[in-house]
Amino acid sequence: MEFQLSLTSIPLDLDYTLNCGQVFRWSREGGWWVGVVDGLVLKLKQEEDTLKVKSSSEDADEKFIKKYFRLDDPLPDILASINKDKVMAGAISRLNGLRLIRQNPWECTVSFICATNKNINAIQQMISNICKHIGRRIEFEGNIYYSFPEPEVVAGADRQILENCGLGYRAKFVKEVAKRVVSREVVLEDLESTDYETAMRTLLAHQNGRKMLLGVGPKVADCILLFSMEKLEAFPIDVWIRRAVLKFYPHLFDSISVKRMVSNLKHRSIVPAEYEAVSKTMRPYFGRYAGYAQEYLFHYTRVSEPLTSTSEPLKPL
DNA sequence: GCATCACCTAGAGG
DNA sequence: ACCTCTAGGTGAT
Repeated sequence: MEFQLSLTSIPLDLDYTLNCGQVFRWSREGGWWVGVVDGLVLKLKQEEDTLKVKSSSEDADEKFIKKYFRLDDPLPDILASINKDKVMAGAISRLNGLRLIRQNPWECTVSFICATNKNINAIQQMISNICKHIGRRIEFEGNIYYSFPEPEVVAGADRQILENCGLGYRAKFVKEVAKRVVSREVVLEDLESTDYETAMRTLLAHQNGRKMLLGVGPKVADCILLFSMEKLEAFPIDVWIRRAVLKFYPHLFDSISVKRMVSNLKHRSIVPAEYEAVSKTMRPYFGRYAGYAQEYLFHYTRVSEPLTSTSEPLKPL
């Protein structure tokens, strides 16, 4: 399968979209972006207002691409709606064309469980290892790629195999969650049709005094909801967003909250009460597309920081 | 509720 | 060559 997609009336910046830390399965190979999505290999290249698409499967048609890259989202309207202040205006003008991606719920869930306490390079490596070890082999244009393994395969895999993929203590979480999905105690796809609050409660739910989804806290849950459950109002709060909020948006909070946030900075991660407070303030502030605001703010603060050893190379201006 | 602390591991910097 | 620290947080106490 090979075709071109005209982007003259559809703003998209492929580099920002694939490099902003929302997906972990894409890499550059000789001028092309290469990734595996839903068990098929995609090769993409953007040239001005054209998106060149090559794929290992006939299933990767125009409709598939449009769905994956959320080209149905009215990006100009969305950006206008989140453009509430100077900071966001800067992020928008710097990163215009960055789009959220519509991810597979299962893969998304595992990806962000793995993402705790890891930098983006390490996360990509872990996911790649999982696919290489227990994914399905796919040949395309003379190269070998691997699909992301189904829940059944992960649930049946030895813990040791997952640990060997570099997951460390996350191996247990991933395997436990896989079992819950296989047993259908949790049906991830169902969350798509519920509202944000309900879906969030479901992801964080307990049963018989035990957590349903080990490794899924509020931040991971927000990522799952935003990237794979159509909850564009979700606003994942990680260390970067937390720093950005404290730096650029302290005026949205009362002085006591700000004081507490500053004193909480000594902790490496955000405490639950603070997560809730920031979420409850920032989501209404940006509105129904707060998730887009989060992604622009996240990537903007990262490209603005001087490059550190642990950060991945970012597209220059 | 709310505060601490440990947690696998790879990679960078001292 | 070693040691220390940190990375898109969460679980257990």
